[in-house]
Amino acid sequence: MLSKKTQYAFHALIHLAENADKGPILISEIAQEKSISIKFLENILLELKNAGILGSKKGKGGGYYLLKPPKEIALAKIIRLLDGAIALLPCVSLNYYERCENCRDEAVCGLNDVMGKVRDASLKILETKTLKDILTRD
Amino acid sequence: MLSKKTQYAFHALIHLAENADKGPILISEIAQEKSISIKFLENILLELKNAGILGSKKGKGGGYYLLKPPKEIALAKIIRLLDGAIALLPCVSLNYYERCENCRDEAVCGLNDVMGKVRDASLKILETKTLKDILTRD
DNA sequence: CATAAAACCTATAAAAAAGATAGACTGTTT
DNA sequence: AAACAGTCTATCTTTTTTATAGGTTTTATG
Repeated sequence: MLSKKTQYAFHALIHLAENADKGPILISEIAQEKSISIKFLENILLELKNAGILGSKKGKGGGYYLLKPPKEIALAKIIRLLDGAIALLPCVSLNYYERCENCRDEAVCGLNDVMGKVRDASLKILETKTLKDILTRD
Repeated sequence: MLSKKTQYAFHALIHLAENADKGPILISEIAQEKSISIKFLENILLELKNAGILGSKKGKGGGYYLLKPPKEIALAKIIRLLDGAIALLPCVSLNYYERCENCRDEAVCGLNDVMGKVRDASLKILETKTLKDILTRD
């Protein structure tokens, strides 16, 4: 299950994408629109900014905005940034790999094999689907 | 990411399947073999028993054993039992559905749509692959 | 230039979940 | 009767998640 943090990030990004024509958007506007605690959202947007996904402007008329078109922002990137690994086991994670503690030999562990397939199936979607694909359908 | 509980359960089930010919297996044997805290493992095996996956026998010569052949125990069942939802969002979970708090209308939410596809892709594997498929490869 | 607006930053707190342990109880075998 | 091994319930510790607080910096504008 994705954390609230990641879920909020998606909703915030959706709002930013759908209002990209209006210039920088206030944190407070997003918070209200999506029912998210404003202070919590602040941290999330900051992380997205530090990761190069969002830009911001301070002072009056300021706010946050997307640095790239929605179709260039893969969902996997957001999940990894805020939640970490997408794989179900550390020993099959591409980006957050950790050795398995409970099996003697990964090369021969059947769990490793199946969970790798699950990871691939999920990534096939999460790395090709982008912010553009999760915008509100008409 | 799967919890330790679920990971331990898989390793315990693997051990039980691979030693099914030896009659009931002691908790302590599994714990030692797989480097799992014995008391923690105790709780896990009990849950598996209460779910009808394992049988047990008390007293001397007792222990745990599989109630069904490994190929009839789907991985999804174990995950759901110990970890809950397999889906990435509550609003696309088949077994643990909860309404989405942050979107106005699920029918129109694009996130819902994509995460449903991820769920389907994962389930396609996790509901067809069984304990038999994760046994140690030769 | 003063003021207000709005993001930035760091720290902390509260709540929930995960992971682990303790000890007495029940049923079985010999 | 004694030893064995699972059963049950409760609690505890640690970690992670979620959320809040409050001061700092930057920018626009009158």
